[in-house]
Amino acid sequence: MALPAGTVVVAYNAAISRCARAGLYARALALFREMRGRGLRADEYTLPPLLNSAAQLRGPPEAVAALHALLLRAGLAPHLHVANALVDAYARLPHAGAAAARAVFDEMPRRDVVTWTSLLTGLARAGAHGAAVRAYHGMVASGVQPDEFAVPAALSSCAASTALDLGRSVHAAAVRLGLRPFRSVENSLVSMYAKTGALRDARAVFDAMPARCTITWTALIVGYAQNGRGRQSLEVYADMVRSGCRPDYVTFIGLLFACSHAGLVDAGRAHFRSMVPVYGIAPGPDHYACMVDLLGRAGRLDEAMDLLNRSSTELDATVWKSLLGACRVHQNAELAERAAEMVWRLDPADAVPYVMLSNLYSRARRWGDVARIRALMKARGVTKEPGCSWVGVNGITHLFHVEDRDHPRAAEIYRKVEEMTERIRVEGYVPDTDWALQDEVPEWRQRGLAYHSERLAVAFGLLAVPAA
DNA sequence: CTAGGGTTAG
Repeated sequence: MALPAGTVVVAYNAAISRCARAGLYARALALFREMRGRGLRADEYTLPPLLNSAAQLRGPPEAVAALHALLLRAGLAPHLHVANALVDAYARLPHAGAAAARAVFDEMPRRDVVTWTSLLTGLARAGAHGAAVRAYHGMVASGVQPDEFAVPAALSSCAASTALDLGRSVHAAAVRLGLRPFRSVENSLVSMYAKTGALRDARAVFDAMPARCTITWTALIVGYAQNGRGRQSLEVYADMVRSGCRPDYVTFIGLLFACSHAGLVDAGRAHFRSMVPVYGIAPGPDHYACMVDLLGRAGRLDEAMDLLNRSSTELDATVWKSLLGACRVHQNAELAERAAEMVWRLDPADAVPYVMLSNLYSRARRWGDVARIRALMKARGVTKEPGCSWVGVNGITHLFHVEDRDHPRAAEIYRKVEEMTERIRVEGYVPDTDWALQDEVPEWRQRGLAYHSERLAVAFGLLAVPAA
């Protein structure tokens, strides 16, 4: 006796959904292939977990595009759940993902809070935090009410772009909408205030919370650390443990980062060593990178190398870049070359090792090596996009590159930089020209530092913001 | 049986 096809489809849908939820993405997609092999058609319940699996599998982007084509053929696009899952799936793909998500989003006749949140997080993932905040406002303008998912997503982008004023307005809206009691909203407020430097506000939200979770404590620990208050981070961590809240993988990243910035080598070592025996958390590459940074700043390169040699996890490029940074500071060319080699093995297109090595050799006045590294970089076709700095004044972001004269007030800005440079010179500042990149003529080197993008941004900030 | 979020150094 054969079961009705509809019953079998429901059974497949349930199985695919369970696999997707459990993170068994390949299994979910395999079930779909099996389903089609039996001549069964996917419906509006099949597609969302499938799209999710295809996106999270980190496989070829064509997998999502293929499902997109399939759902169009099957006439499933009008289902809001399906279209939302499609926007989210595209938004999770690296590179052109956010643009593809936007294209699907633009075509949708009806959008709800999930659609908008999917677009918003996709933009945030692509680093387009300004566009993400604009998407939040677009949602509000179109009459869709933000909820306890949309508000944290928006606040996260406010935090990432250090847009404190925008963050405050989202905070006010969240209160109006009655979303304050949600833990997710409170957590994102703590993080947003801490990241934008409003530590008192972060603490006020934190203190007013009736209950806190690991994310709450972690947000505050990271917040203090990022504002140069490493010791306060450690105090918060102690309170966290006392309160009975268990730290997780992310908490330890924040904690070790705090130790690193505060130069608390012993505390950092002790916390790192407590991870496995006390909390059963195996240190990942992220923790090793923090430890290398911590030990490297203290000049303990051998100990850092030792730690890496004894590590049991797979180390990634960030770990070796941390070591490279420490080698640059402490002028250890031999170890730096080995670390650079490791980075290249993991990511041949990464420009960081070239810049680091070039800096290191130029400080050591080893011009031959500087030239060799530069030539190597050129031969391998690796390019480094120039760094930039920005400053927000009255809601407008002013962006600067090295020796940038594009700004309408460039003349004034340069005069301000001269004035600043003169004032710090009087205070005893000596420019460290050895750090500048080396394919420039020596007399340019000092200028590259003098009109560094950060100096231009600071100078403009001083000009544009009236003294308090 | 279906879709989105909040904590992650350099």
